[in-house]
Amino acid sequence: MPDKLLIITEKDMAARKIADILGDHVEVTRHGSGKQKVSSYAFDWQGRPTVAIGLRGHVMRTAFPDRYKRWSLKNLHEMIRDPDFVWVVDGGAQTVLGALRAASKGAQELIIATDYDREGELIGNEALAILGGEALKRHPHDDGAGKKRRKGGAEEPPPAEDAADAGTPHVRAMLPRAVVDRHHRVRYSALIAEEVKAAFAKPTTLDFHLADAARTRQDVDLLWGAVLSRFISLASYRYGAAYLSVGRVQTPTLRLIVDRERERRAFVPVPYWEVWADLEREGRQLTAGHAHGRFDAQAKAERAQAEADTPLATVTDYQTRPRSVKPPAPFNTTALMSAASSVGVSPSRAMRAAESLYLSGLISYPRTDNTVYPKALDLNGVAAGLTGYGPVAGIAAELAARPKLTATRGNKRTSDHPPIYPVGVPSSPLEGNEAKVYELVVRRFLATVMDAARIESQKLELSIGSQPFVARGSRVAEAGFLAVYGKYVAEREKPLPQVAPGDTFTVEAVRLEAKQTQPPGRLSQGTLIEKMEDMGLGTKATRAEIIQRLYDRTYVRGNPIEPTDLGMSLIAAFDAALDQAPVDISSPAMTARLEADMDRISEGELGWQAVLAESQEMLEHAWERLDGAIEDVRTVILEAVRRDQTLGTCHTCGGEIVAVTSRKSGKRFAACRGLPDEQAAAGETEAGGAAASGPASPGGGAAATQVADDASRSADAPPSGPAAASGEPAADAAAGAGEPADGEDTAPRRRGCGQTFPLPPFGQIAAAGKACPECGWPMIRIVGGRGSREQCIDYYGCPSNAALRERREARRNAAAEGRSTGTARRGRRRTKS
DNA sequence: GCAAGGTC
Repeated sequence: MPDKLLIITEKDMAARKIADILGDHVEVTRHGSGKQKVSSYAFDWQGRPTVAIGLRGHVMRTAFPDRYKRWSLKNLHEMIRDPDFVWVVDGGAQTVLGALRAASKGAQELIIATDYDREGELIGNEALAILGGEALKRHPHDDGAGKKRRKGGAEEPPPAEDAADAGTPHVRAMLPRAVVDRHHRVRYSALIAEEVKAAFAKPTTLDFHLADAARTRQDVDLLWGAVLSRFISLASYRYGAAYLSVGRVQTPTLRLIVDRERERRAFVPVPYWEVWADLEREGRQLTAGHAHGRFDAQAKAERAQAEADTPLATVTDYQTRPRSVKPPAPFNTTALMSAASSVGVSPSRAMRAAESLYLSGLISYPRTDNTVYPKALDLNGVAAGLTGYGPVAGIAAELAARPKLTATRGNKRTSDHPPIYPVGVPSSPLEGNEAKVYELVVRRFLATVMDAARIESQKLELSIGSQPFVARGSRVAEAGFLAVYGKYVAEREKPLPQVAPGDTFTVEAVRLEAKQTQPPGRLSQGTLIEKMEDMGLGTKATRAEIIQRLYDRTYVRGNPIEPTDLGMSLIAAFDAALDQAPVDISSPAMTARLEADMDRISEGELGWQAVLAESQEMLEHAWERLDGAIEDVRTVILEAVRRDQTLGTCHTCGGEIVAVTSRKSGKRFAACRGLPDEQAAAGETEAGGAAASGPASPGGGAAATQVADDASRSADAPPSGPAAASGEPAADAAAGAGEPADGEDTAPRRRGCGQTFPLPPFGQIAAAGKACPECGWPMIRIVGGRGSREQCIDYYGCPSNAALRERREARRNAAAEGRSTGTARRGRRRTKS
């Protein structure tokens, strides 16, 4: 019997493809059960029995010991100086490890075939540690299940994978030491036959320096993230789910949004004037602008207007200029997220939809940096496959029949995966975001193999009195790729009338428009994700999640993205405390510096210990400054939270109306919490000023802010209804749950007059900054993904909300009726996805 | 209840 060979990959798809490429007949075995199934692929390769199995990304992680489990300001310094990190098996990987143990049985040779990048090298190293029995199951300084036993009485059952030896600190070895030691490592840059065969023909060994670099990146990120997240949270009384987070990627990303907001606030508008002429010829309207463009003085514009005094405008020149618009480059992850954002699908939702389409076999792997199709990709074949997709069937057939298609190329060429393209056609219609993302991928692919569009730019010059005017237009001469992709690009056809010099238009009016320069716009999610890529913040697989995290923390809201006062204050706190500091985690330079250090570790120039030590030192300095300024940090953040929560003034008692989320039901309402002066009078303490977390993607549910408050204990609690507050005791709403750690400071508690209102269940709630013209109660702004709307806070009482109430009622009745016939369930699903 | 990185 020849030696059995085990091949480990980073994901199932890679194991499956390698088996297909190297083997003739592949036998699939399913391990585990339910949703967590893992497959292994058995085949013969060069006469040897071989099994390929995919992990699911990382299977080990960096862990703190239990003594740092409790959040406390008091042990942060110790955490920095002695993080006591240990590399342990990831508790979530039990199914994968069980499958690995089964698949590796009897193997005498091992090939690591994880992705060809830094994380892939680390994942390969994790596999070696586990197979060889070196991997720790838990931190050696922790006493295992001891704590659980004390608390609950019963010991936690050991993880299924290692039931046989729950007592030992290490995972039981799966392969003999010698097999692990003489492992091979193959590096393929694409999952295509020639690449894979070439890689397996000349294997090397794992690059442990590179794996060390990746592990150090994890350590540094966790250390900075944990210490600063805890510091900021504890300093501002944010306990439990209401914690505030800080990280090497998320905080500089927040800074991008905050910087833009600061520019907007600092912007000084400059007035200017424009002169426009409304013209008519043969029943067609045309608007032409003064050829001078913007006038910086009103008097000059008025003079131009006055001198445009003839009843007819005479055409003096008519020019056309051909222009070519090139089709777009193939989609990589960032470009797809950005395009999806412009059709109303947030990056994180687009990513989820793309993942699901990939798993259904409809699109290629969705996490890629590449914007150049590999040579081996059969473009005509992909087009031919799309003839089964109705909306583009005709064009796809026409393209597939062309001799040999060529595609556009983007400027990011990597070897990880091909750009994202369609690989299948849905058998039944897709819904929601999946439908949108699939259509986008299909149309984008077709666009990349189509011809450029030819646009005719038109310019019409006219004179009115002594004044020159200009009108511009455009006409699509040849649609090219716009035939399939036109709906996603700004290119609009607006042709001018066909005229010649000497022709005339009737002048209906010559208008003066006073305008002023506008501040730079807010960033859209699409623009932000592109900026992150340009700046090296995050990766293709994480950027969408990181943007979502900023919404979840209520640092930002809406799209275009608007920072909340909390988000502004967090950056302000770092600015104040870390001004001139050698390292600031809120700066994008942090990533560049870490990358440079990782390169030096992988080159063998620097040990990981030195990099971690230096990082600890920098963090210690940062923490000292922050800790020295803790009162200021607290004040800045708490004041910002108060501004974010405050919706207006209570009509009954003059106190502040604030947004509250019930901790028990998650429902939101507004409550009076009295005047700030009453803080001292109340004389009680509790954890306060916390914000709820939740899916805050625009368009989806966003969390209002949560406060500690007694207000809704009042009998005046609003009736419950579709949008009503729960009417539950406000004790539920006591922010942040949980006990403050170690008797540390807690925020003062306040009472109000008992007035409450229900709040809408979706969208972030902000003050509109004005009183309702009908009833005088504050107006609120509900910010969602498709913009914001304003309404009176008094949902049940104010006549201005009557129409809204009727619509809700009608919808609710329709839904109730539909439920009995079964039609509403489909409708609900659609709105949810 | 900490991050960011894999992947599902």
